[in-house]
Amino acid sequence: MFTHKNGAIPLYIQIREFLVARISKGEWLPGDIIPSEMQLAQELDVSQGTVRKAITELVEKNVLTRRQGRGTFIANHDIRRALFHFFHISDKAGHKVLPDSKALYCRRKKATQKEISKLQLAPGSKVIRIERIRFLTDKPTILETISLPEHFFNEFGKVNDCSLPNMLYELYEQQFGITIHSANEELRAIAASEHDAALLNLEAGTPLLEIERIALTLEKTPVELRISRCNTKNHHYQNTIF
Amino acid sequence: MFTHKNGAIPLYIQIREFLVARISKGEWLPGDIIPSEMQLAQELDVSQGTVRKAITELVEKNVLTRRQGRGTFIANHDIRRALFHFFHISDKAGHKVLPDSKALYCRRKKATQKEISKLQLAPGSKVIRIERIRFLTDKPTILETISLPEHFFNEFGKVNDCSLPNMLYELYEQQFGITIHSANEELRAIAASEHDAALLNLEAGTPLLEIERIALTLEKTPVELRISRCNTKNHHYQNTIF
DNA sequence: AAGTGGTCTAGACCACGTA
DNA sequence: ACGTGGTCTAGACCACTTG
Repeated sequence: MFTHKNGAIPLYIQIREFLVARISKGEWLPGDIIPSEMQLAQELDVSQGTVRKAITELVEKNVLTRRQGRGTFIANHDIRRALFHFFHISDKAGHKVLPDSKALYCRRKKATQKEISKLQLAPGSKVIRIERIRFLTDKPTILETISLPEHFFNEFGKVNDCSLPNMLYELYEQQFGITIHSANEELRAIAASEHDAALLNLEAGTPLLEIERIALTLEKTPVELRISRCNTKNHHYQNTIF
Repeated sequence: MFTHKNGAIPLYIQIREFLVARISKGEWLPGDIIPSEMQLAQELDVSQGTVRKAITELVEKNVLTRRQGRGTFIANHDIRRALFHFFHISDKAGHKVLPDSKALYCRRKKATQKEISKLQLAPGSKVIRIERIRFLTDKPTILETISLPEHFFNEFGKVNDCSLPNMLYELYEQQFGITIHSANEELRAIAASEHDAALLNLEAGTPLLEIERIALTLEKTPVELRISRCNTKNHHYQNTIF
């Protein structure tokens, strides 16, 4: 099945990409178990150690999860992962608190220039646009504008249905088969608009932390644009550099 | 030398920590070559594969660097690493530009409460406090206040010597034997003070991005507190989530 | 040519979870 | 008891760098 010719791509990378392809294709869904290392080794006619190295890299990228004695599984977006990897707002003690959310708006709209460029859409495409407010310890702290390409999220947002779950990435995964694997964020300081100020209970012009996130699938396809404006009086964005 | 008893700490972790201890002790300096995998395996009476696994983890943590055909080296803070790992400001095109720096102030001072707590100092300790302004494409964009514990940086800042290099982490490494391996950052939006505004050529009250960084050694000892205030009109803080 | 890291194999034993 | 992942070994060959 696979061979390692001199100077060619290493076997374990070929196998890693083979597994990625099968995952992307949807052959296994989040939470599913994949064949054991021995089974894969026999199937692909390589040694168990080589399969192991391929899997190790996917575990490090949070694509797979190993459980000793049980097997290897497709990673899924549980609350822990969402909070640890994709939510960076902490309180003054450095603790992350799960926010409450209230959706204000959820409609299909024609994509703006910015949405088209950031989400790599065709001109004239539509997006599902959501606006919501997030509460930290019951205080309105974050305002989010979320844009989703229509063609990835069919049957969603056709009516102004504001009954959205708190953790959207779980919804994307379970309802639409879209798993967010990575994201690029750009942070800036901006002044609160009248609209922002009213919703966050502030004076217009107050400095807010703006986070512009583009969320990507395993294949690096952009599937969500999320712009968050945060009141950082009692909270901050936490980042660790290794 | 090392053994792997049932249920005990894995050999490769013992070896990894053994190497970390030798590095922390200063036995090898940044840029130095360490013994080959075979030599270490013989010295420690384990197989080469086990040494390899220990080294691999330190390479992933940017403690060591492997060069095929040459050997394994203690990582050092070249410009590339400083820019890729420890400098997160990009321009609108997403490119990182090396900033120019001009120091305004460099003195020994009694540590403030904040410095004492963030740098884990004894009450009454002194710090070397540096203020500098950084230019991106010749425009004043970032204001930095840097605090260094006196006892780690002897013979530094006794006079108001503002002739500092642009990349401070290289200086810490080469002059004081201190290597920064990781950092924690907290980001907030603040309003520019009169002082900030004058230096950055802005109106007072303009929103600025404040980055409060605590830089740590390999042993996680805090050795630098750096507060940066950035004008994010033409730049942003870039973060990638995996 | 000799030595280094990089890949790959085959096989051993252990720890863990399930049946 | 069995299968899974986790650790460890011993040895092979390759690619790259240096003398």
